[in-house]
Amino acid sequence: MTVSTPARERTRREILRQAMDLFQLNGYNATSLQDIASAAGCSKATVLYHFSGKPAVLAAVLEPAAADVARLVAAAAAMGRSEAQEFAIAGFIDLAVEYRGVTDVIQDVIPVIEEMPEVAGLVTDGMTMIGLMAASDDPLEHDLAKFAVNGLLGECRRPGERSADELRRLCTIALGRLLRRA
Amino acid sequence: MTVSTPARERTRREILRQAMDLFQLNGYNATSLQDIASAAGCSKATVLYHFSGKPAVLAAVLEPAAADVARLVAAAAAMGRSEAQEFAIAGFIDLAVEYRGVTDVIQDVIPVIEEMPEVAGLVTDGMTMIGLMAASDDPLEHDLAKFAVNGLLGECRRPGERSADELRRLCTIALGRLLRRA
DNA sequence: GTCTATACGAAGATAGAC
DNA sequence: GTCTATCTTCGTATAGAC
Repeated sequence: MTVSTPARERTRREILRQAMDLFQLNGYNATSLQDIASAAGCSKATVLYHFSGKPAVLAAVLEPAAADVARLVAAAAAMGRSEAQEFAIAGFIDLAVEYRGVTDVIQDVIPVIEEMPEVAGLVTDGMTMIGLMAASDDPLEHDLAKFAVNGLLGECRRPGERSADELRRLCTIALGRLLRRA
Repeated sequence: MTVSTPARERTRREILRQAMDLFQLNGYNATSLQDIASAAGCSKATVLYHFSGKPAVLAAVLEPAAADVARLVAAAAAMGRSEAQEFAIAGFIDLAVEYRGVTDVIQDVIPVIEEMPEVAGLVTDGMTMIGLMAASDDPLEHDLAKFAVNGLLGECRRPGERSADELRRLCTIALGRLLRRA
């Protein structure tokens, strides 16, 4: 930032920064509030002052990505079928790559994501994206879109090992092969 | 079994049966030894009499699948490149579908799989399979094979929602689109 | 706003009786 | 072999001082 940051916001940001890194490195389940507090240079109690609990920390970490996905879904809703498909595929790849750290984190949470009302919106939007990316209403094409999304999520694991451009190129080719045969 | 089962083996089997179901339903991380013991109708101490710890329970759950994957890798090692590719793809789909409950469980463990020496063999064999399934030595094709495996793993989530035949058909089509373009 | 101290529960694991 | 009882550690969360 160009102007000086209030101390309270600085702590909050630092907690989110470190939580993000730890979630990515060790997974959400394996990261404790103590881990986050230590990394952020504050106490557990401070973390719980800024966030109501561990799920709230996760929701805050996911929030920027969730907001962008929601925007993408809203934009695609105004388009016709085939225009929306192209738009959804390109946009989904862009977001998954841009937020590939977040994409990595999400996968550790999938088994318990139903019990997390904090991220329900992101889940719903993800399902909508799959429907948009499918080449037709054929259930097979819908399943292939799901397959593509799962593959894409998997490629975002350990994001440090591959450049954003390499990742984008790979995903573009893979989704092209899987989804453009309607 | 046709002959009567010794009581000690019956308990052990029941623990594994229930552990498998719980791992599938709620994930490995979210399943406690107490959950397993209660479901199996015994105490935590009994679970720990039969298995040295929770990772050992997981390893025993994965063992039959791991053994079959190892056999598949060994068989493919004796083949030429393109024959091995076809064989690996078909065999991998068969095993992933046959053991789709196990496939589901594995995904919850991936973030911490490096710290589990008990399942190291399965991980290594999985990597080998990816190499075999790639259409060429081009790194892109290798990455596409990884993409395919990730997609396939994802499709094995919530195995109850789809028949084995549907799953096999879907995976065959998806891997065909992704991998046969060398 | 941030801390220390603490409550409370659940987890994995062990000891020893039966 | 299986149990009850217990230990230890760690998790989330709260209370109250500064």
